[in-house]
Amino acid sequence: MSKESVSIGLSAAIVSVEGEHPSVLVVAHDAVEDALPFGPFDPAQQRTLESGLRKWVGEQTRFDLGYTEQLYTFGDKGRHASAAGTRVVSVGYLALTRQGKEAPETQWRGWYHYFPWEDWRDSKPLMIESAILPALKKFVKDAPNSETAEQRRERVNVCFGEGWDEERVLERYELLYEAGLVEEFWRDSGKPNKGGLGTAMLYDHRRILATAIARLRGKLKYRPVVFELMAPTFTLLELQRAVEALAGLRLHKQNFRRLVAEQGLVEGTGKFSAPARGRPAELFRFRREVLRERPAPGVRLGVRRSKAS
Amino acid sequence: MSKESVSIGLSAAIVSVEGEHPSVLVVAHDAVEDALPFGPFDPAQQRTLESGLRKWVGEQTRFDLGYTEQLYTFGDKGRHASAAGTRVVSVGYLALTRQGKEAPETQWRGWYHYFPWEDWRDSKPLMIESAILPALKKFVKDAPNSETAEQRRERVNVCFGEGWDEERVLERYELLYEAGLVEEFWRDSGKPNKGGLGTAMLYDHRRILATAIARLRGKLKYRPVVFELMAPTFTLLELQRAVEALAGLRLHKQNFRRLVAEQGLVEGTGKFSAPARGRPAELFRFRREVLRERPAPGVRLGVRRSKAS
DNA sequence: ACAATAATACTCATTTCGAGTATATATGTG
DNA sequence: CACATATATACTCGAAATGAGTATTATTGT
Repeated sequence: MSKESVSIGLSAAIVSVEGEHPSVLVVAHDAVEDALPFGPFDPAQQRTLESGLRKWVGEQTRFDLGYTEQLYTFGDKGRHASAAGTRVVSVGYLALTRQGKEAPETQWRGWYHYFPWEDWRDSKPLMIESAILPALKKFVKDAPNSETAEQRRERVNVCFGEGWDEERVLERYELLYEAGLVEEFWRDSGKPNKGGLGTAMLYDHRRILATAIARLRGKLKYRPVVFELMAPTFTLLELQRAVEALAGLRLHKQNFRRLVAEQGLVEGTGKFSAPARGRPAELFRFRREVLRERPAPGVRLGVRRSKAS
Repeated sequence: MSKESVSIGLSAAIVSVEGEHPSVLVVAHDAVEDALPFGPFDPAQQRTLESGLRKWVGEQTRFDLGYTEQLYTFGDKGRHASAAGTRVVSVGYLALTRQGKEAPETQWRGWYHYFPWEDWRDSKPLMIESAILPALKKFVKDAPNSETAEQRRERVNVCFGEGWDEERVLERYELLYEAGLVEEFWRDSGKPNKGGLGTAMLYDHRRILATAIARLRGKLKYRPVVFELMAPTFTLLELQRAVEALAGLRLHKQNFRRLVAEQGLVEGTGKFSAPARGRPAELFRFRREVLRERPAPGVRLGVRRSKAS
């Protein structure tokens, strides 16, 4: 049928949180750009895609992946390898772990290096008003016709306008890409140009990472995934800081505890932390049982629980 | 590296709702089993996976896909083709449309043919108590050791126990598969055996459909996707019936309207339906604008909206 | 003793949700 | 035409969830 052949690339966004810093594991495949651990899928050796991923993520990073989740399969021409001949379709994964025991050629890097506009914990990032919005305004203005201009205006508004939706990480990255505000855009179109927003990554790895962050921010709200990133015991503030780090938002302390407590997500250990200052906080542990308990967390569609209508 | 080569298969679960019946478009690739429209990805011709899908779903079914969404990429050995030589990795898509203009070799079939245990609109399907649970009890009992028995017990409980979570469609199908209660399991293991639960499909197509239903049922709750399936104007009851058909649950009528109205999802047209009996209902249309308005629908994590903590 | 800091408890108004009742507008029947 | 039946739509009400605080308690450092 075609001369071009396909190969499948597996990439993993391996995420951890240390204190207030969400990080992703990057490897030095290439001296120039940061890369996610990745490699080809070998159908002869591997029964499933995930086992393929685990196997050589293990080799490359010495990591034993715990929680993993498939994110998305990207196959756009020109956004992966510029290597001629075979087309790479890349399947991205999200993995959650705790730090420790990684290989020497790997490195944890804060994910907001790649997405500085996504961290709203202290305040709305200044670059949005100073750099992003003016450039996007230009992008709208440069539209070839008024219809695309209108579409662009809408996208800009959804992504960076009133009402920050912390989950739209991928949408925002894609908009910045198309508007030529990230380095990858210029690299992919063959006109390298340093100095886009945030730190660039190899191939489409920043896109995969954006997908990972978006998915994780969404999932946080309805599945107890944060605990994969926590130590066996932790204080409620540590838990809150981890969630805040991931969501890129500040939470209301008292209400956060209420929520966590009411949902039965944690149980006290009776032990206490020894903080530098202030009252010691109780150490909690995750109640693994909840995974079996709560059926549907938020149903939001007026479901009826009785008989007649 | 390996002798086996990979090819990428694209499959689409094309969904529509007619009245109270959610359906999926099946084609007669094979006289024996129902199949989703599918075919190989041609990297030489196609720039993106989705354009590949659109192109020849168009050829095969004469359909112009509207809303589409990538679901998942399956690569398990033995669950796609038994054809030797090349390994097929299949990328599944969900597409939403309205009926009309499909090709002659295709057919709309109610999706509950494939998943009869998923329709709880009238009552809890009897087969759960009469057939599924007894068989799963046996599956638990037949576990090789007490640890897997415990894991199986938990899975059975999450999938079919107290508290029906209508989104766990895939989890339930996979459990039934592993327990040998669906025909595909026996076919894939080389011991064909008619008479599993529900209607079987070609390859892993029932798994893809399960993923599609699960995704759609989830998305329903936080994105206005139902409207892709509705006529340009509709009554609120028609809308409710469509949602119920997809979710496999009954909703509370008055609260459903309140929700829809409050969220500004629809606007009245001033026209009215002419029903056989009863008071005529106003015809509504979807307010496309909401796509740009509401930022994050359900945040559920105690987000702070003021200044200090 | 007391300032500073953090943990934890408790309050309160508002909104959302589930479940109903009440009323309005059709049709068909005697 | 009165009225049974069917549906649409409006409104009520209590319970729970949510957002935003204030109050109190337990520490350390001075």
